Amino acid sequence: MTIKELFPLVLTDIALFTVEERQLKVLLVQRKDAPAAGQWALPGGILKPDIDRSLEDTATRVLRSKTGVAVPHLEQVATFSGPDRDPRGWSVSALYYALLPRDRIGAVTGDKTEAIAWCDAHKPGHRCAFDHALLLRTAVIRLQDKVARSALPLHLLASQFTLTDLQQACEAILGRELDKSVFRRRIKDDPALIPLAGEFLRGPQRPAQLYQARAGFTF
Amino acid sequence: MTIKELFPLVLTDIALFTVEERQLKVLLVQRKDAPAAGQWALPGGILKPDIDRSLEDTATRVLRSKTGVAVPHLEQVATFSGPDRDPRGWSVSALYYALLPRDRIGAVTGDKTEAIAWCDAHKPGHRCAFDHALLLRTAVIRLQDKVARSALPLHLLASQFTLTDLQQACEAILGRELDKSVFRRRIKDDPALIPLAGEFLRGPQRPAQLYQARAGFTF
DNA sequence: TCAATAGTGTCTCTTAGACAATATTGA
DNA sequence: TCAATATTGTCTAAGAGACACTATTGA
Repeated sequence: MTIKELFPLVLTDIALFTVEERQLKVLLVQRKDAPAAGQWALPGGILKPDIDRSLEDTATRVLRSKTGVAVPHLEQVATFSGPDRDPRGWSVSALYYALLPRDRIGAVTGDKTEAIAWCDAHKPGHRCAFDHALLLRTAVIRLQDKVARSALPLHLLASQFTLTDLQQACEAILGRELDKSVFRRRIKDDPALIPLAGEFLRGPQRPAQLYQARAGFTF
Repeated sequence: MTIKELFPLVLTDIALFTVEERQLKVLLVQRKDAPAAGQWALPGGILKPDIDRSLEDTATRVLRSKTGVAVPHLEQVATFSGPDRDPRGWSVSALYYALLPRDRIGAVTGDKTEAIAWCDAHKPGHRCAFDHALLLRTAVIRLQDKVARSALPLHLLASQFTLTDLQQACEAILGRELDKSVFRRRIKDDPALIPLAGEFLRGPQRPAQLYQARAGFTF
């Protein structure tokens, strides 16, 4: 038996989410190399046992090399496996999702060889290579589940934000509108929300209180 | 570099749960071979790409070989990884949990070379090898989470069961008592529960209606 | 002033929790 | 009859949803 038949390929793929224009976006990369060259896929890469201390390390490293950014939140979703999902052979792929603050979208550069695109996470315009459409759906559902359970996706927001920003992020994730009153009632005693005394977002309407996430907040 | 340094070990471990004496139990095996020979651990084994069509297949195969039984429910929990968690080297371990109906506990035999034991899942008496104590805690939490969200662990019960059986299974999983009235109110319209007309469990008290799980029920 | 958005209040309905009451068996 | 467990009912409190109302700015 060849090495290929004895050892599976061990990969990590990442669904990198952000919120822009009230939409949940996910980063897709256009693959430069085989397999699936030219096709769009979630950013991903092969585990390097000599470098990585865990699969999460792999995800962090891959994300840094493909996007140039570090993310404030990274979480395992599930692991996909099988002989046919990658043309190179039997593969195991640990899927993670990551949250990118909206004010760092501009820092995402790509690695200069692969094109990148922010797509609607609920309905990406591109056909995904491999089984990445399934991976993306799974990641979205996991994220939705967490937000539906009252977790606050503060990592998606800029360092200062209004409650309306937060509500719109939740709406973008869940794909439906939320009632303002109900939303505020639910979060009003959350210790992760620190109102910034005297800091307001001004505009042609009543000023909105600015908040920041409590230090050490974890999604 | 050697093959060991280039390719991680890819494993599957399984937390096999059942309910006995109102307690949630998990199956541990006493390892016969190195590494950790003589120590107790969750049943697990190495992915065989030439045989398995997925990591779930690996779990099914390992469970069959180590216990002799097939299970009605198997579900992925999370994947653990790192260079130090297994003395053989860099390893990736996909953790699954499985539910065994109480009336099939007797069918679990072990593979004649390794001792097996049903332990309290919340507080197993044995010290676990590798990082399996963490794996077990993670699996228990996942199972609790699902039951707390009103999923009914019917796969743990015999083919016919009373609502009290079901409640006790939930209590064993959650590790706390539930209010009978609240519990029944919550499940009373669940389409998975089929009352068996005229079938009752009799004893020195009012007979209890017997139920069975709807065909095609999934946990 | 008005448009626009921030922020609050109120009513109803559903559900969870605690606990009591009733029902039906074997011994 | 009694002990034991099954099954149902009742009261209360908390929370969700819908929607109306008030507040405060820039233009």
